[in-house]
Amino acid sequence: MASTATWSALSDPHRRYVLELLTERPRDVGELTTALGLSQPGTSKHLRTLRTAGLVRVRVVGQRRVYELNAAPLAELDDWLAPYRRFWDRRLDALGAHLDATAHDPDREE
Amino acid sequence: MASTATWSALSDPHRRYVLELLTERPRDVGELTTALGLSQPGTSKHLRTLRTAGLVRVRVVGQRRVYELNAAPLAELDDWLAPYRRFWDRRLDALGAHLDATAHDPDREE
DNA sequence: GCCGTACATCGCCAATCAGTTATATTTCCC
DNA sequence: GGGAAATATAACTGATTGGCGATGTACGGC
Repeated sequence: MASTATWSALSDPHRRYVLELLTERPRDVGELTTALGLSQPGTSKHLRTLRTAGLVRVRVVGQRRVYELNAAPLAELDDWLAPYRRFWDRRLDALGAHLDATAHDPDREE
Repeated sequence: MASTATWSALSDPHRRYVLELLTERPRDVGELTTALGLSQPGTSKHLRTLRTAGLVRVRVVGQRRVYELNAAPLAELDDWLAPYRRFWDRRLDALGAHLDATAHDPDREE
């Protein structure tokens, strides 16, 4: 479900940090640039990637561009995770079973 | 929470496909190679990446290596998503509110 | 109208990456 | 023990990526 654009956008720590910052409030490019500690063009490049992936939206306010979070693509990522959830649930189940059965199932190994 | 290794491992479609295949059952390298349509070394390289990220585990069975899913790192990714869930929940709320309020709140725009 | 500010885009470079073929290593089978 | 099968690693290559400084563009204030 989740597009490759979403995945590769999220593969970079700086871009994940931008999203994290945008959960608090929308911010303009200047703010994000100082927060990231990158050059302004570097920041703009990351923002372009995030924009293309649909993870952020821009509002033009005078000469500033205010970026805000658009979490919708993350919902697809959440969907993608669905088939895997049973595995860590099962792991918890297995742990419980293991604790119950330790004494009389000596062949079991982890 | 989720490490960069996890994110970058998942950024590749072939590797995500491997994980998908391993939800059904463990598979050896030969199976995965034909499924991916890559060369055997290419497949091995992806498997190495997944191994390093802790997303798969290997069992040595004779001359074959049977790979199985280890979903634990995906749980961290699930945790990472947590702070964002309220945004698409809120979006649903906003939609509901919009439907309720359409007639008497004409300034609203999406 | 002009200048400064805010941002995007461009052109460049070094590093990483995904793919390949060739080779080494281990195990199974005869 | 010798050969074939399964897999990993090595060495290479072209494409992509993340960073930068330089430049272009649009808006606000004077």
